[in-house]
Amino acid sequence: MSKADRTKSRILETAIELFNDRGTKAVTTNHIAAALGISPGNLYYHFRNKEEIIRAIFVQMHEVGVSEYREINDPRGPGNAASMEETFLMIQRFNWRYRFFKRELAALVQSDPELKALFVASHREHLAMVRQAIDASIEQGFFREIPLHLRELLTEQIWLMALFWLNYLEVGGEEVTEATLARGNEILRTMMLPYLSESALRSVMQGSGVHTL
Amino acid sequence: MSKADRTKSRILETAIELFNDRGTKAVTTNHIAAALGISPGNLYYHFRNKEEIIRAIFVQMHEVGVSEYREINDPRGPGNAASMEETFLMIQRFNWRYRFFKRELAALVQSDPELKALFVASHREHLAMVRQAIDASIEQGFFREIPLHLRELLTEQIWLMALFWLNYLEVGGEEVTEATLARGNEILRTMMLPYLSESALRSVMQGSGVHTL
DNA sequence: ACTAGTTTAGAGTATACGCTCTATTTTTTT
DNA sequence: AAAAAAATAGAGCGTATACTCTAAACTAGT
Repeated sequence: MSKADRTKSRILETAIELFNDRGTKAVTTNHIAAALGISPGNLYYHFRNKEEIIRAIFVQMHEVGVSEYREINDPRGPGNAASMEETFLMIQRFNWRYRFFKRELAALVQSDPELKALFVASHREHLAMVRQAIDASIEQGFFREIPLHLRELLTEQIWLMALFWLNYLEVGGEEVTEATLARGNEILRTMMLPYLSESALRSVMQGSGVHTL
Repeated sequence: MSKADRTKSRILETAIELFNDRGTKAVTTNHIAAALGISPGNLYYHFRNKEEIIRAIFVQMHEVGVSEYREINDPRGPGNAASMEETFLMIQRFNWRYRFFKRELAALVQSDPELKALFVASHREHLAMVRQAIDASIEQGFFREIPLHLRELLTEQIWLMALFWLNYLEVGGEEVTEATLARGNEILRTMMLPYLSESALRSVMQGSGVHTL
């Protein structure tokens, strides 16, 4: 790792913290430089402007996210309750670490077309992952058979939930804690419950506190 | 309506348009004044700053929203599929008219505690409305009996969906059209489907293109 | 050790932002 | 019609912002 790379990642790290605390609007490049103890000139040597920093943070988030997803779902493969919930919690961890990003998501992609393109691509990938997880679940007899159209709706339902749960908590005046994250997980289970197969229903029942219909 | 009130509402109207187009960050009080053809001094005579304008817009949105909700649900009462979907569409209309607000929601409430208090109160009211609609649906035999805890989860599931659907479309690179709004509606139906009573299932089946489980 | 390339410092600049202040016009009250 | 109050104009000001530029320091290859 070269010196430049080290400085670059220190800038990103500091920027993430400041953005999370105060929002991208309130944080200027000069603030980031000052918080890091480097000069504005130095910062501008590495990043042409604030937008570029934000884009770099997004790319980082996406890359790490995809690789963590693979780690969780590769060994056992997707398509069981455990890996789905683990994935959901992983996403929430990301949403927390990069919370400024989801918080300002719509505004950010509006004002930066380049970022928008990046995000839309990632968004589609995520949808594909959910879709794949559902299909695998059906194949493994964890879910029942579901008509294609309904499967599509379920995919979006689940992804929207994963994408905005933290946001929902924040704007509703709730803190992000173990408990509130668990509630999100519960809602996710509730969404999937109607689609569980007979056998899955039986095995899930005796485990966690899922409520029956 | 006094002259001041007229000017005030013209300011709000112009602000909404500009905010929707360019985002609150890019729009300054001077821009609003210029777009309206009044002086900055005049604008500041009516509103102390941009935050106050945003708060006023929110209050307007909330008040009109509540009264429209009453109009839809008062005559027949909540608790049937038609009024629920009509309410959902109404909310989406609001989300569109004030789209800058939902777009920047989390960031706005973060940087303005006063606005946050207003929003949280409204948020709770909305949740209560959904809760009430569900209870009424059960009472009228449209929904089956549902345990309290599950009812709570369903409430949040529905409200989160209504709150963020437009946002979801926007960040996903989809335009807001009749078709995409209808898709949101479909997802809403999918969420409620598992909870319909036998009789409701029968009557719903033959109507719209709802997919059976 | 020399040198070319890379990285950093920090002063500096043009611009725009949010906002104020006073003077003037318009409206309302008596 | 005169006086008081409300509404508006517009110049202007302090500050912060995003960003640049040059010179200095450091690093790496030979």
